[in-house]
Amino acid sequence: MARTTGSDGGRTRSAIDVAAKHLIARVGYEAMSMRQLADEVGVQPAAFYRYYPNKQELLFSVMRGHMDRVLAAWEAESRNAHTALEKFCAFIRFHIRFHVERRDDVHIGNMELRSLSPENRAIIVELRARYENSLRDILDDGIDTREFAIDDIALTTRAIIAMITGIMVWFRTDDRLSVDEIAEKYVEMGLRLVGAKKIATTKKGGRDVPVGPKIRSL
Amino acid sequence: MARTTGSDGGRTRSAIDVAAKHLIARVGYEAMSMRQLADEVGVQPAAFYRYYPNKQELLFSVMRGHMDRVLAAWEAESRNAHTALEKFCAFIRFHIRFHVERRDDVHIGNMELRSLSPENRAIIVELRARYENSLRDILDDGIDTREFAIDDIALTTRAIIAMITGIMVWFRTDDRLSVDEIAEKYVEMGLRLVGAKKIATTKKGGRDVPVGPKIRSL
DNA sequence: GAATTAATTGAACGTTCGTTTTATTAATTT
DNA sequence: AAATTAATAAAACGAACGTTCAATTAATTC
Repeated sequence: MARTTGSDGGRTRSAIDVAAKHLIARVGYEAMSMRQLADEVGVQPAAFYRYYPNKQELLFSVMRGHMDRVLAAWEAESRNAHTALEKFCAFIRFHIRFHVERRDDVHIGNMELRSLSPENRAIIVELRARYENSLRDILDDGIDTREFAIDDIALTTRAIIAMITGIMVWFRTDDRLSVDEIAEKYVEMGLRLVGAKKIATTKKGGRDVPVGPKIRSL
Repeated sequence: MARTTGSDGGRTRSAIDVAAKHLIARVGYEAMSMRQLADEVGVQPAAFYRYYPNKQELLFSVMRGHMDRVLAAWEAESRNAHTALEKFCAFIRFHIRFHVERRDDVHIGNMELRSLSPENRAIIVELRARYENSLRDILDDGIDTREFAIDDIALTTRAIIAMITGIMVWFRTDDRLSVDEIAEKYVEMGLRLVGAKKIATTKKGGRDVPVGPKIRSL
């Protein structure tokens, strides 16, 4: 046998991507064999190598693609929010909704960092830091405007990221709560963590400016 | 060659356990080969099978041992705390201190659940649930005594577990903060999440009893 | 319709995997 | 000191691994 009737490079490539995500998320990158992957796609193992030079590049492509999509989606979403408080709530809602719909990507992103080559790992780690820093920037901003009262910005950022990412470990679509309900409850918990409250402002030069000293601890 | 001078089953077994923890934590269970492990121990691959029937039982033994130690240590530690507030703070401090000193165990516990056989996985999942439920019980208790004001107990429990376990991802012993300092900051954040505050009590039948209705949301 | 390019198969490569078997020697018991 | 048990080495097992190569056929271009 050789080329099959109806074969199409584009379709095969995306079939590989889809199957790879399922397989890597389920059994792990190391445990997934190329023969397993080929079976899932319905093709011989050798066919894979027309689309990727090797197994490692497949993993990197999956993880890189996910991070690119996360960053682009948040970039777009964040434009609708203006105050730090609004941005903070928007971030939590975005993070939860976006990731709940991409469980495989999230799982791979959390579990397979160590399976990347050092060079590839550095790239993913950098992209992830960029995303997490966008939350940190919101906290910084909210402290300046007196919207938030936070003791340690770095730790609070990490705590919130861990808290909202941990959802993916237990969430099932048949949960007692919908994704939106869960998101709202986590927004509430997030607000507690950043000490958010409505604050007094005063007009100064035509703009609302917060009253009182910056609060760094509650 | 055969039995080596000075060879001792007890020492070899613990050398295997130590080396296995390092290796599995670093490269992952699937990626660790028995030859790698044997090299680390300074022995031939076949020697391993005197101590474990196979690779899977080694992984299970490592994970089971860790969970047993966690549960026993918290059991002992929790006896020093009495009110829900005290127990809550004690839990967070215990969790952070205990796990920071056992990074390899924590990493293995988080990453290698899927490498366990279904039967073994069920056992570990059950032990983990038992541990996490001890936090949930504290939150339940604190709501009854009006020490805490929590909207959703199950979600708050998960949020706190995720928050304090996430520390192991980034913590390094040369961090700007010591473990104890980090623990105190996370206690503060935990208290925000459970809405803890000093509450009014009234004497009733010789005991302090909280005043006012149970608060289920802030 | 001939030439070229795209997509795939089938077979094989050398390597490594977890594990078993057998032999051998050290330590312990009798 | 003989017999027994404990602890290992050395070699090999078949199976599976990621990957390469040559052959073959479908689709496209000229």
